[in-house]
Amino acid sequence: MTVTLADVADACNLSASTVSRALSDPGKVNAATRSRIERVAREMGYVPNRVARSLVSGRTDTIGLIVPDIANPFFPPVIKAVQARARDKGYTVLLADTDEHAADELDRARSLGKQADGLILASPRTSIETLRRLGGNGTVVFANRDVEGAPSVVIDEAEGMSQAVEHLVRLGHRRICYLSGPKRSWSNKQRHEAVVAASAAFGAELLELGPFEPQIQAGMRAADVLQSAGATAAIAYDDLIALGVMARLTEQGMQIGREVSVIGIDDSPMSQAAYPMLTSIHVPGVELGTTAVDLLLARIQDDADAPETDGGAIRLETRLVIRGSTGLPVT
Amino acid sequence: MTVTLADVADACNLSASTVSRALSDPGKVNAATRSRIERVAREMGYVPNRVARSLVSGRTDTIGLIVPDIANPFFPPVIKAVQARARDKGYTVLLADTDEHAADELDRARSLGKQADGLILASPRTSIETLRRLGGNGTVVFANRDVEGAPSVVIDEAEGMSQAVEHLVRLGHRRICYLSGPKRSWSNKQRHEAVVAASAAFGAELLELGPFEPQIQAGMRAADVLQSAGATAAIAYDDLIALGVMARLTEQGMQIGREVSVIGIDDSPMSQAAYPMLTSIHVPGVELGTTAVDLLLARIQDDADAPETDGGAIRLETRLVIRGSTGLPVT
DNA sequence: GGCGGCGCAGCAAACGATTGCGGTACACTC
DNA sequence: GAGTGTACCGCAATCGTTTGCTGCGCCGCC
Repeated sequence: MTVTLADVADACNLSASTVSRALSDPGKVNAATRSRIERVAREMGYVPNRVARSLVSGRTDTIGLIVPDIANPFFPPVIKAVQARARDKGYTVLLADTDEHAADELDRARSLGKQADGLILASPRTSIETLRRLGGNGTVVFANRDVEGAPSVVIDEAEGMSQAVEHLVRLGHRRICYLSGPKRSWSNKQRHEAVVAASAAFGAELLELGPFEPQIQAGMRAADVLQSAGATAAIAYDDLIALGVMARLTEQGMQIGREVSVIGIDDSPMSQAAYPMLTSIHVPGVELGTTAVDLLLARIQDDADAPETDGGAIRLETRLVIRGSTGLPVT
Repeated sequence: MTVTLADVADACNLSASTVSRALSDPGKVNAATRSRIERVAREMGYVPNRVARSLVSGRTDTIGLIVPDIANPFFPPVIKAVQARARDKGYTVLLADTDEHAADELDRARSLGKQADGLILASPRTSIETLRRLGGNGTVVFANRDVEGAPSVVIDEAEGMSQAVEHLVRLGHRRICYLSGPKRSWSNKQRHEAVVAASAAFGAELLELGPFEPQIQAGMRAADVLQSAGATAAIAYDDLIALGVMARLTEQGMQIGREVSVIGIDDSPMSQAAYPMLTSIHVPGVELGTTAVDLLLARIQDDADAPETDGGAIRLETRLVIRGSTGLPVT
């Protein structure tokens, strides 16, 4: 039913080896016979069996991508970027979602790792030891998490956060509230440190609330807590929390961008879904994805042209995108 | 480096066949030797090579999923459901995103089709002929599109739409606007027909505007058009358009749920991101995903226990979820 | 005219598992 | 004690490609 290399070879009165070479390693074969082979192969509708090829080559031309939650709007752009880049390079991607369940990460990584040439772990929640163990196992790169010794690409929260705090302070806000994300989140740690530093730098008083899950519902609960804290501005761990806060406060009759200012992080497409539109710190998700793929592929094919990771993680810059959810404090 | 069946066999002084049988087909092998084999295999850290297994079995234990746009919040839950179900059944999923680019669908399908045991095409935009051709090719099921002769699971828009229109009419709306989706979208056709039928049934005047892309930005543009149409209520092709409409109208000082009512479709998580929260027609994305997987696997393993598709597509019901974006018309 | 070399193509051994077909040994029956 | 059955296990082929090595014919050069 399915036409194999041998079939083509028979049709050409040649051996399978020759056909194989003609198709994959031109130059090793007479130009005339090669073109004849190519024609016959096309006519017969021959398509190489990837599995058989993989068996001998040891490569599957597939990479695995593990994310904590596809439904979090930060990830889709990352995933799309990974896909696109991988595709460009002739790879397909195996996707796994751990549902924010840290314990599943190792498991997923193991099973995908056996089917793929390499793995990208995006925003892994697992402990550092586990991750390092994993890194030693196969070819793994980490996105949005700095794992020493392993290739990784991370977000540099400092600049964006600094801009955010400066923006608020300039507007006249003195008390700023940070609505923190999950405790186990490495990003949250980064963002927290960044906001602490920025607040100190710009002389703002910082309150911390949380932790909150990166979900709209959690943001709504955060709004209630925020109410009683007496801050005029809040920076949320991510857009989802920020959106939840906005929705809830608006419901209670507050004017976002006037009575209270809200800043999200991620600058996901959803930050434009609400009114006023959410001021948010832009996180380069697309670059995160493409860079991770490049890093991984360089590692896999490691033809010595591996991008400079030796010094540590690649850092991607963030910046503030100002929209309507921030404004002068009204008292 | 990597331990193979033969290695385990050597260590046990047995043949590879026996080890293979012991591991995959217990009962064909003496209980004592079997447990010995299992122990040794575990100690040696043997893990079967999936590629080799695939070569002989012809199966890859992988299914492909093709969606038009991961970033559309309707899809992540579908994808998650597909993943989860597939995983339960021992399959992993290969994901591809066509960026709403119909021409890429066939291409993606072809390439994934060769690597997977079967394919799920979600909301395909391609022409029916192309799809049918594809269906004949390998094992393919369609989600959210009825392709005659091919197994498919679709959304029955009628009930939800009927509830939506009835809801609006009961509130007192007489002129309803349908903000239509992309012309090539099969869903849009379904939704359009449903809203026409429902409007007729409940005696509402129907206006049609569009087409609009399923994106927030497009929704904002839709709002402008909507303004001049003089309708008090709008039903949008999907939540994204509805959210865009709400954001824009709110910006212009209109009170959503009072001066104008808006209904979305999909009931995506984002419908709760805005205030007021979006009244939306719930589309069972999760069921769509799981059902598609079940259908596909039944087809693949076709051990005669194929779920009833012979009669046509499996239909999933929709229903209205009332939130704050709809209310009594104020004039 | 013989020999080295080169350009092409074929042989056969992998890759790592699954599986039909036997084969052996042991127990059991008559 | 011979014949039959059964329970286990091994042999070897197979899946479709890739690839190192070999072989062959032809050309050119000395």
